[in-house]
Formats: sequence, C-alpha cells, structure tokens
Amino acid sequence: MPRDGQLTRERLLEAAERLVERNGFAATSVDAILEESGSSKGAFFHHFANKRALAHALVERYVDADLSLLRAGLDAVEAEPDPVQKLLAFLGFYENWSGDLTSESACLYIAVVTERDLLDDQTGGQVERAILGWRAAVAELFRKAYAARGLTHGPDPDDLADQLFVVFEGSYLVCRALGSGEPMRAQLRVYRQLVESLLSD
Amino acid sequence: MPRDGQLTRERLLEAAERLVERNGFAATSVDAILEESGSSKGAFFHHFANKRALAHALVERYVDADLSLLRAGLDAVEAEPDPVQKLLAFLGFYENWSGDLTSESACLYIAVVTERDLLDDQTGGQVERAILGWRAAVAELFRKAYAARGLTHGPDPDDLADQLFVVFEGSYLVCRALGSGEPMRAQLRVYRQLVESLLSD
DNA sequence: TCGGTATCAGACTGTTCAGTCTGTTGTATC
DNA sequence: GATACAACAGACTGAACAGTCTGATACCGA
Repeated sequence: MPRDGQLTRERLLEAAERLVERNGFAATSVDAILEESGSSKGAFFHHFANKRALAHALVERYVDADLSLLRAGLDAVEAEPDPVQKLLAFLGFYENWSGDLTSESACLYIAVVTERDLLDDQTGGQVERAILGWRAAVAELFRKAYAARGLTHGPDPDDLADQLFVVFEGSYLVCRALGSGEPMRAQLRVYRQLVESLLSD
Repeated sequence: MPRDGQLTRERLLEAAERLVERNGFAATSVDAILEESGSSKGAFFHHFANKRALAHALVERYVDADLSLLRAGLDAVEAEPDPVQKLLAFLGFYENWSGDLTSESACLYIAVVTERDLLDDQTGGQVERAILGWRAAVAELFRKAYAARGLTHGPDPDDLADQLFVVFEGSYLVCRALGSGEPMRAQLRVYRQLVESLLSD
C-alpha cells in the first residue's frame, strides 16, 4: 500500500491546516487530523516525530505560501513605471484577492501566536520571517513612492509596511468575529485610501 | 474558610484570563487555573457550571473592560472643541496608553476567535458588542471631523473606525510574534499619522 | 528471487483532562 | 445553640489524548 510518502505527508498537512485554522492547535487532536485526512496513526508518526514537529512543518509551509502571495502582488505590478501608482496597484491587488475570502477563511499565524508555548524558536522564527519579508518588500515600495513625490518626512516606511500586515491579521480576526469576509475587503480598501491620501499631499 | 464567594470567583477569573491570554483556551486546563489562583476543584465548579461557562464570564468581563478603555479615551478628549483635534487627541490617548504594553501583553479576543467551537452565540455576541461599540463611537468622531473639514467624500467613517480596532488586534499579534511591545506604539502612531493626512487634505 | 527499507495499519499504554461526588467548614438567622 | 445553606476541599471517574509498538505490505536494488 505504501507508494508515495510525500503525498500522504501532504494530505496530513492539508488536513491539519484546515483543522488548526478552524480550532487552534491545542484543540486539534492528532486523531482528528487522521480522520480528516483518512490516514492512520502509523502514517502520522512516521512522517512527524511528534505533534510539535507537525506544527513546525505546518508553519514553514504556510509562511512559504504567504511569501508567494507577496511575490504574486509584486509581480502583478512590476510593469508599472510610476512608483506611486505601483504601490497603489500593489495594494489594489490584495483588495482584489480578498474578494475570494469567506467567513471560513482564517490565518494560521493567529493560531500559532495564540499559544505561547507553541511559539518556540522554530515557529516564532518562521512567523518573523513572514513579517520581515512583507516589511522589506512593501517598505521598499513606500520609499520609492516617497522619493517620487519628493516627500522627506512622514510615517516611517517600515512602519507603514508593517501596517499592511497588521491590517491583514486584524481583519482576519474581525472577519471571524463577525462571520463575514467583507471586513477584509473594507479594511484593505481603507488602508489603500489612507495611503493614497498620504501620497497626494 | 468560605467567606466571600465573589472574591474567589474574581481570583479564578483573573488567573484564567492570564493563562488563556498566554496559551489559548483549549491549552489552559482547569487544573492549571486552580494552581494559578490557589483554588480548588470544588470552588471552580461551584462558581462555574463547566469550562465553557468560564469562557462566557471571561469574555463578558473582558469586553466590559475594553469598552471602559474606549470610554476613557472619549472622556480624555471631551473638552476639546475642534472635532479634528479631538479625533487626533483621541488616537493620541491610545498611543500614550500603549506605552505600558510589554511583549507579554495579549488580547483575549485573539484567543476566543482562534477556537471556532468556542465562538458560540454567547462569546461571539460579546466580541461583536466590543467591535460595534468601538465602531459607533469612533465613527462618530470621524463624522464630526469630516463635517468640520467640509469633507463630503473619502473613506467610510464606519470602516475608518473599524480600522482602529483592526490595528489594535493586528498589532497585538505582531507584538507577540516579534516579542516586543514596540509595534503597537508604532502602528497606532502610523494610523494616527494617516488619519492626520486624510483630514489635512 | 530475496533481503532491505520506506510506508504504513491499528491495537495498546500511561497520562491528563473535564467533570462528579461526598464530605467539611464558616456564617448568618432565629 | 440548632438549623440551614453557601462556599469550599479534594478523592475519584470515564473519556480523550499523545505517543509507542508490533507487524504487515509494497517496492527496489542486487
């Protein structure tokens, strides 16, 4: 029966991600993951030394996907020559992306950060990698837009960049609380409008 | 030994809040709460029908405190006659407040929203009460500032108000992830600067 | 064809968990 | 001082949990 171990591992990760995003890590039992993925205990502990090792793999995988989403946004606006328009189009990309979100959508970062004893060097470092990845890329867009507008003062580009990440995460939370994907769209739009106002002074 | 039951109940709630904010609800055992509060099983289940009832009491208590913080901000700027300055001073109040935050600071909303099967009518309704409370009050400040500036278009005041809540929550998450209270201060400052820019057009 | 190894399947184990139950103690009331 | 009851204390229970262990089964190189 064993054929492609990587496929089984992937199925386990997918099932785990669904359940952890839904209920958090501690509330997600290994047995529940097995049922969701149609796998067995033997398979699980063959691929992961323990539950924590699953968390590590889960977060690393999620950060990779998240940074791919960042790159997708950057790629989508690469051709735009004007730095200000480029930044605004970049933000518009995610407004557009957020159209797919439902009330079921959730972010793994929230689950990871909720449980402090899960936030070890491994998982903590991965989440940090995501935050710093977004910061570096988006701050660069802000710096070039600042330069194009001849702005010498104003909010720190790094902080402005972090604000986008913060809006993503805060919106995920509000979406869950209000049972709708709409707040994400509204909040990304507001952030873009605020940035637009800042750069039009 | 039994004297003031309310005091014991309060000690249980305080201990539970510390632990739940630290590790989430599912990862916080009743036994851990008993140890943290120096109480007993008998005491716990005398005051709470079950663990879920504790969650309900915990969230209601937290929302009350959160809305008190909102009122504190409103009260602090009540004397300011100019609507724009009032709004900016209001936001400044929380920048100031955020100075007390450490890397240990956390928000119960994140823990509640993380675990979907904890988000029933009871807890969900309480978190909604908090969001709508902030939205109503802050949107009102925005509407008056808009009127004072003669602004007829721009971001929706409700969405602008939600953005403050979103920035709070997203910043809590980033603070936890980066192990510092600094991002909260930086993000509240950026939000205030963006609003300032919007209202100075 | 035959060992070797990766890939599982699932019974089993020790621990931890939420919740129960029995009994005790302070304290107010008459 | 007897009664009544709220406020515990803590031993106990059944279920759920993470993790172990013994095999079984496919596939691969020699």
